[in-house]
Amino acid sequence: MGRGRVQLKRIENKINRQVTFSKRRSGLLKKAHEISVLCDAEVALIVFSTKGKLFEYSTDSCMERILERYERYSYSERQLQPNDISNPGSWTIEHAKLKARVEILQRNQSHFMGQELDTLSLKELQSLEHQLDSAVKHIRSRKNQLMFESISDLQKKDKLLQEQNNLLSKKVKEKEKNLAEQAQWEQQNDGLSSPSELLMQPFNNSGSYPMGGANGGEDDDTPTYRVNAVLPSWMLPPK
Amino acid sequence: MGRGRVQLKRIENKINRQVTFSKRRSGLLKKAHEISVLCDAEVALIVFSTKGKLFEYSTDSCMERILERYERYSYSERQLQPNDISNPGSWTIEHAKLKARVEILQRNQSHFMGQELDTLSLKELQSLEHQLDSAVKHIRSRKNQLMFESISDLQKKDKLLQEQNNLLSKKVKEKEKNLAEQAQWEQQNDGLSSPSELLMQPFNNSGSYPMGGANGGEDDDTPTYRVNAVLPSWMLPPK
DNA sequence: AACTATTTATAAGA
DNA sequence: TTCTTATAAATAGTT
Repeated sequence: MGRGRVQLKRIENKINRQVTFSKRRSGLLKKAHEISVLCDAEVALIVFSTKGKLFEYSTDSCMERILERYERYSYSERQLQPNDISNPGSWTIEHAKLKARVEILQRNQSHFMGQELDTLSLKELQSLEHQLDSAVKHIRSRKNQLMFESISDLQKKDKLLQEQNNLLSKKVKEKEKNLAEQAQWEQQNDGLSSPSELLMQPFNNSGSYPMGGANGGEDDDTPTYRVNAVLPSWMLPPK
Repeated sequence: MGRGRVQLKRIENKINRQVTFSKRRSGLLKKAHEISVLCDAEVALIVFSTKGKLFEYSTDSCMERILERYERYSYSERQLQPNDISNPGSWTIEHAKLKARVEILQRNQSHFMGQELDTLSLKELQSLEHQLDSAVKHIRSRKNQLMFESISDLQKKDKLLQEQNNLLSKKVKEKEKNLAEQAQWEQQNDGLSSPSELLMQPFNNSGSYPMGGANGGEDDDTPTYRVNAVLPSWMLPPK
């Protein structure tokens, strides 16, 4: 617009370029503002001149908020990236990225717990259902594995204890025999009977199964630890 | 520019606003590109529509680089200011916290997907299984709700179309009657039979259910409409 | 999505 | 820079 058509290429004349920049810059900012107001849109416009001077416009003057929204939006589009290797230059952007990620993860978590389903479509729900079904299968499989291991361990222990038991039993019988002899010996004086029958019971628990409290005394010692692995502290109701 | 001056205030008519947005958006992006090329400037433009859709332009398509440059620039400008309500020193701490949280959320997510179960105890697995079971229940319930709604909508539509159909059927019969009379009249001359039977079939499909194509001639004009009632547009395969 | 009457933006000149 | 002016572009309202 102006006297003569303009080619879309860098203006070589420095003065000219500077003037055009100044004019077009103000035009651009104006139009950015206009679309923002007229169409109720959120706009962020950043312009660096050749010499590195900054000009900016943002709806409601909150550039940071819009940039964060942008990061959130474009982040969710391009999945996770190796963000650690990138230059540590901008903390704010890194921060915004992390925040966006937390948000996404939290929403996912809600969905995995069957919450906030209102925004999901039929297809999304279907997919979620399948995912959870398959997860439950894995979990049950792992659970079974652990239980069998536990059972097997206990059976070994049981066997060991029984052997020990038998051994002790023998010893006891021996003692009893000795005592009997001694008693016979002493009967001549007093007439006391042997207490050996009481020692037979304590070790005799073969045949019973684990599940009731299979992993020893650990259960009562660390209850919170296990809960946190599934529900981290921030998910629990406030104290 | 255009027929009539425009006031700088939100366009209340929704359609109008949407159209204006579309036009001005392309204009804005074009101008952003032009100033970038003509004046050798670096431009980043982000626009969110009212409905939250993102449009963007950036010199050389490297938005992130420009945003980082912006952050660096504006950070150095406001160094003397209290950049947040909180002390500026705690940025790193905040960052670390966020990172930790992301890690936890990610682990949880893995667990919810039945992965990385090796570190979980029997009790944790049990709890996880219950949680997922209950989540699946919620999801199925919501899914059913959506499906029932969809079915109900379709049934209503079906009813409407059947009524329309009956009406058309009647009209056809009337026409047939007229033709029959005419034929009778003409039989005196020629002996031609009435072709009216051919008109009976097309509209006579009452009793069948919607899904198959019950809505008369509309089918060819708006086939996607019915599918969309069950599957929203974004669920359909890309065109 | 096209069309066109107008308004705007702006290139060139001062 | 700023103002002016001729002209190119953008676009509001309409079809």
